[in-house]
Amino acid sequence: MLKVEETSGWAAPRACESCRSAPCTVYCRADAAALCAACDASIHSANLLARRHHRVPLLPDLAGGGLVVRPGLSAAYHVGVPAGAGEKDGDEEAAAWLLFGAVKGSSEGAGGLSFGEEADEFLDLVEYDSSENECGSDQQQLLQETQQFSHGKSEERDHLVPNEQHRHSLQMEFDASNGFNYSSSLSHRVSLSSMDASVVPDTSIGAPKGTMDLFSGHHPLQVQPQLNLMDREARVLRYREKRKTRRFEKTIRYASRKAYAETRPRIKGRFAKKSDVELEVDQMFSTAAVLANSRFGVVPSF
DNA sequence: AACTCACTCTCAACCACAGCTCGAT
DNA sequence: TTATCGAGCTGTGGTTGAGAGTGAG
Repeated sequence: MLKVEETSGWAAPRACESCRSAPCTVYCRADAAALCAACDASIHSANLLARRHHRVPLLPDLAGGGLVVRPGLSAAYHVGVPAGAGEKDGDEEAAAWLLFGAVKGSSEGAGGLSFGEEADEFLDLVEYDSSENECGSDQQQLLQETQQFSHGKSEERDHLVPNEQHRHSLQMEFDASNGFNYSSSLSHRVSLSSMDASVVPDTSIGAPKGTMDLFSGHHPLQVQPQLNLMDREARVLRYREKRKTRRFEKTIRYASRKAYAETRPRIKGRFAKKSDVELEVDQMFSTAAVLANSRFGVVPSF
């Protein structure tokens, strides 16, 4: 099994350095502060620059009893990291997904989460949120946030970006496996979905992609562990392959057309007929001539 | 709180034409 | 069956304007 977590020497404070109450879950290098999830979302959603802050997920230090930075994940966790910035990140991200299943399986004796194609699509499209999921793979953090929800602090989540509902969907399943009832989880999901400016009915109908499996009536624990693990590995491999070939820049299929377009005459950005360009040039020269003539007078020509 | 105004930002549309595709002959 | 022709379609980039978003008054 892949080993993705190592402890580092730096130890973060246990309480959020902003609100001083909630347990911190991330460390922001730009702010040089350890923050809880709510403060992280609140502070770093303030503006574009804040959104770019480099944040590193914090893990519980089992040896020291505090929190430690999870090394190697900072780049993947960084908001706005360019696509393909490093394969290492993708490997760790994918490994975290695998680990998530393993953790889940080890704790429950089952195959873990039942993510389907929707999750794969989600992974491919939303890089930051996949990193969030990576962060959410930490069981301790799930417990922490589960405790927050159980204490009625869900309104603090209003600062979160909409796609975080995927992350909380994981937590909801985790809640369910720990004996929490579904009704409370459902109500929480509704409040999160409302951030998409649309109210989701209080049923499984209309659940967003990535959360569908949780409410489709098939309990995830019913899936065979071995099959689920292999399926997950296959999906992660497929995801990594797609990530390698993913291209965000514009692809030029015909270089000759590009070269011709670049040399083609334009009028206000639009392609122009050569005759039009000649006409335009003639008008420019004639206008200039008129101006010159008006300034210096008309010299009769014989 | 609701509204207006000014300003900034984002993105689709526009244009001509070489080259490609495909059906007709 | 193969070759040729022509109509129609595709793709290319810089600029612009419409619309959305935001903050101040």
